[in-house]
Amino acid sequence: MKLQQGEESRQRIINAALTVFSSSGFSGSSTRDIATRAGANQGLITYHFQSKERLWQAAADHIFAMVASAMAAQMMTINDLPPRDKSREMIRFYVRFAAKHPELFRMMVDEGTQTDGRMAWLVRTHIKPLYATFCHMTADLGDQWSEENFPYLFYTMVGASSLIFAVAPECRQLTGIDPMREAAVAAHAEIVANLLVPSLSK
Amino acid sequence: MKLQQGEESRQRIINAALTVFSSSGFSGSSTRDIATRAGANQGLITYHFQSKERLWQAAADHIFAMVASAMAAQMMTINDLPPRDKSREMIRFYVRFAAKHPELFRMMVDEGTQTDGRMAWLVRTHIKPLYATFCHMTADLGDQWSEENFPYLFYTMVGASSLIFAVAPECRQLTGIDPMREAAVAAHAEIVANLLVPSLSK
DNA sequence: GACTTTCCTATTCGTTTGAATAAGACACTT
DNA sequence: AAGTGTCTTATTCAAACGAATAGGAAAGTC
Repeated sequence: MKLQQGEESRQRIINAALTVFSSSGFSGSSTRDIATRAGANQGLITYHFQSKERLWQAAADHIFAMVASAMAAQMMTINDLPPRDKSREMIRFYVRFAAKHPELFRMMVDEGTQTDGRMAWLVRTHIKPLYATFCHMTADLGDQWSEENFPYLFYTMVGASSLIFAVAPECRQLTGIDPMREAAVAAHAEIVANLLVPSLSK
Repeated sequence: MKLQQGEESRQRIINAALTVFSSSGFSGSSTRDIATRAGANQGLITYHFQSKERLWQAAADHIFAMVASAMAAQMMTINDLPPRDKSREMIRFYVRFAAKHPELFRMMVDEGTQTDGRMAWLVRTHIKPLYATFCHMTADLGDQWSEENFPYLFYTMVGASSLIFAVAPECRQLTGIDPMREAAVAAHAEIVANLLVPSLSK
């Protein structure tokens, strides 16, 4: 016996919402479109989520829960590497996650541009912990990785890692290569990791 | 005597459109809002630009014309530096431009996510020349700067340079620092330039 | 000073939007 | 099998949207 029969619909709607929100932004997305893609009626969104904004929050919760759990798992496996290798592995991991879930970056950019209720909620609830982990991971790396540079380094890493996947259609049209291919993801991860954490001290 | 009296209104509308489009995306922006901010009537947009899409194109033309002319001017002044210094200067320049005009990056991300008529137009008309210049500038740098890596390096540089300014409100809320301050812009430019073009060969 | 072109405003139309509502279908307990 | 709470659909509403329209004001021409 299934305890919650509506839970499956809820999940289908959240997944559809993540896709639509991340490719059209909050205002550009319609709840009708989301419902159609989820194979559901528009009224069902009101029933499960009350409002478009709450649905958006649920979608954000979903994607940030994925990144948090994936990061935690990854940190287990690289815990005893030397700091420099650990950071490099972590950057490779982040690039791969950005490739698999470009929605994360898209939602951050879409919301980060305005001082909005949604933006404040997103920072407070999800981005702040992520940033804290980043700062904790990259301490004591030498070079430019000093504490006062963390803000710049954080956005440098996120932007360098994610942009090519977030605008994958554009990249295909511009360069002819498909950044989502496994070989491309690996190449990008290698480049970003090497640039951000050089192998030898300068 | 002024030859075109409507030209001033046109410019005011384009500037307002750039602000609104880049902070709310295409779908999230309303022509009424743009008109109000430009101190104009909504019908005036139809008169000067026929449609919302044409207005968006005019706004894109405007910002990409600015980046093209600024880049051309910058290249004059650094033409006889050695390749490595030239590239580093060019990256510093790009970071400063991204800080002054975060609209550029926002429009690229907003459109690059879908295979859209606007995206194809943007790539064909504006991004392709920009990418060509980038490839031409960064040839023969050694290290990872090989031709097959250009696609990855391009998006790495653009993302690393621009994100912090594009999501400036979020950055303030997250880190407490204002990335638009001159000192912050300089710091970010330094970091990105050093990471992307290390001073010594490894 | 009448005429013409350019610029701008006011009003309107058909669509689409998020949300509320009421009623129906389903699963489950008793 | 009747009843109860959960889930889903169908319908409706006011608001906001892009765009078209018609008409008026201003500027330039003859």
